[in-house]
Amino acid sequence: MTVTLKDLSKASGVSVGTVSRALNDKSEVSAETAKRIRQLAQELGYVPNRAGRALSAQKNLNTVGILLPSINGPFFEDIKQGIKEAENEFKDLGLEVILREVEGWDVDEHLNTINELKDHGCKSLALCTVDDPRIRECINELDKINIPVLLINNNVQNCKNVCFVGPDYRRSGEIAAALLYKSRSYMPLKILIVVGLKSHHGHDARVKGFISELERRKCDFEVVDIVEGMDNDITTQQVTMEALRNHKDVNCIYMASGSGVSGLGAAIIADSLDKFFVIACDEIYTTRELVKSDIIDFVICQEPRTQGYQAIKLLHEYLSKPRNGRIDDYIVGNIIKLKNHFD
Amino acid sequence: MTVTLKDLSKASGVSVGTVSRALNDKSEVSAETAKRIRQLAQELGYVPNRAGRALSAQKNLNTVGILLPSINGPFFEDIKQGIKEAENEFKDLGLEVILREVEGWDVDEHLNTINELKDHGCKSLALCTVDDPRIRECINELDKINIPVLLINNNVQNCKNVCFVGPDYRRSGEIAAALLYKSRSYMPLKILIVVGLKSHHGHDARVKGFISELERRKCDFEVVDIVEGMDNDITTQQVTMEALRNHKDVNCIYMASGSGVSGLGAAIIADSLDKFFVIACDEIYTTRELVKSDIIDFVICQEPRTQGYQAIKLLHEYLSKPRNGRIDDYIVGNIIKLKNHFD
DNA sequence: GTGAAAGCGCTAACAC
DNA sequence: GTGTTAGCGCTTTCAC
Repeated sequence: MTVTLKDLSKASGVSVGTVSRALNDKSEVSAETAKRIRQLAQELGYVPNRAGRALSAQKNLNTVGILLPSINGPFFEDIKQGIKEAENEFKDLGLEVILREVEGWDVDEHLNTINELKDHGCKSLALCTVDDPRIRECINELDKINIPVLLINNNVQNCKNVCFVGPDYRRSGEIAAALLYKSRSYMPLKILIVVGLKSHHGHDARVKGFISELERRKCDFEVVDIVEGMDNDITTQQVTMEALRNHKDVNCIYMASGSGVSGLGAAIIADSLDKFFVIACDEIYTTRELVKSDIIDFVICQEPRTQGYQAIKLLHEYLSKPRNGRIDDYIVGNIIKLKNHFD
Repeated sequence: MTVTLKDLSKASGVSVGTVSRALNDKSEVSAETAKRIRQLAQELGYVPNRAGRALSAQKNLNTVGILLPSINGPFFEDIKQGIKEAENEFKDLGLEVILREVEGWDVDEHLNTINELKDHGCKSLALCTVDDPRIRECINELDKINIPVLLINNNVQNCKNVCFVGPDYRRSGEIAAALLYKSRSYMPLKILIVVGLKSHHGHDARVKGFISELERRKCDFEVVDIVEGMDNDITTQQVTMEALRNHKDVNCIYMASGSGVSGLGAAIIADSLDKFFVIACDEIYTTRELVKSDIIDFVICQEPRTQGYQAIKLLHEYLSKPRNGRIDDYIVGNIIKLKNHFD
């Protein structure tokens, strides 16, 4: 049968209490017994029993705090859905979830919110935030005081987060290019690229992947323009319409941002319905409608529900087993969808 | 806080033992107290605590038996992987998994194996089996003696299974057609369809969906032939080569079966490398290699790992809560993959 | 620094 | 038919 604390206790000659303390590296255990017991646990293949642990320590909830810039961002709905599912699934195993939503990517507001979550007693954090030096520093501080930080959807380079859960943006761009290549290989491509913000890591990676893949495949293509829609519908519509006026030969549009797609749709409708081959990113309601109406040919999605669910699940597991250090990133798939996926 | 058995006990005036028995509809409780308590539980929103239950009843394992026709079927590797993951995840919550593998779809062998699993004491069953009257009857018998049966990957019509976990085959075919439409809308399509067995439900549904979608989109297409590869590489290669000899104008091949793809690849290589637009189904090693070598343009996959994982998870949950009757089917996605997904 | 014991929610065995 | 109780694996007081 499976080996329990009691077994370890018998085998080592100390009490279960001490074994438990040793394994959860409480400081109140002598260094050598602790080491001895940990070794023994290793040898006998001890695996903590979640049920026992949850039952026992349920006064001491495993609280994970979440920061999402989700206000007025429909994309985050599915992520929130996934979070809710995980919360439901693990609440009788001692999980508690605290969600803080903000609007946009202001560094100060993010820092404040993170501190709020910390002060609220969260044992771990899942953050969707900005790649900024002050944020990086903040995450490293949290690591120092043993609060594991998981980054979700948007990575922060070179910091001590416990892992990243999100998409491979560059590959998303490559796949868009491959799709284009398969679909229109017999005509020269005149491509308009629309991004949210050129400075946005993810959008930038998508564009890079997109262009490099077209080159790798030796496509006959030209990117006639790259315009910024500022992640909102109005600007996106304006810049797209202008670009289409200036470049009458565009036959293909790649939208590298999930926000502003509705504006893009409006611009296309205003210009011409059948002229463009259109690839967009991220499945939100309005995007789905544009696919259904054949305005957009393909959407490349990134499993947002899974991102929310896995972020919570991973942190819960992380705190449930006595371990530490980094764990593997969870990279979601680039899911190609077309009209028939939505009917 | 969450409401426990003790709360129900206090609120109803009977002991926790009786409450527990009432909720798990043991027969040794008077019908009226049982009803009263169940009502109360409903009102107070009682949700059983998995940790408590698992801990208590761990002498009484929740055994799920699985039948897979997986011998010599590489497709099932990922399903088995998913099963293993779920087993690992839920074993400390009282789950035990017994896997029986057979080769092929012989009804008698399947029936025997199912009986073995039953006699072995399985509390629930997950079956990948045939849509056959005797199987149907067998499942209905199991339902009568309160062994919930979940069907995985391949459905059986009109029987009392608790749910189905698998793909929407028809939609898979529609998506293949849509992909084709997007990619080659400017030339008349001369299509060769290769199936495993025309009698196979899933393959048949794929072909029907494929053709109906091409019609719906008013494609300029002709299905020049539908051939049977018998789900093996050698036959598939032979019939494909013959079909290509007989129909020199074929410019597109739809492979509606996941087995025999390697034979299809061989036939294509023998004929001509760049002439065909090829769509296949199901991601197994050899198929992946053919995509990487640009022999196959797209594969439409069906999340086998998720099927295995969810089948076990659903049955485990089903037995963990005191409920019964059907639950929702779990339909996996039709995931379009191309070369760049595998690099 | 360590042992002993209570108690988390639940089920099953044993009384009555 | 129902009440009582032991015990599942674990953490955490409280003694010492």
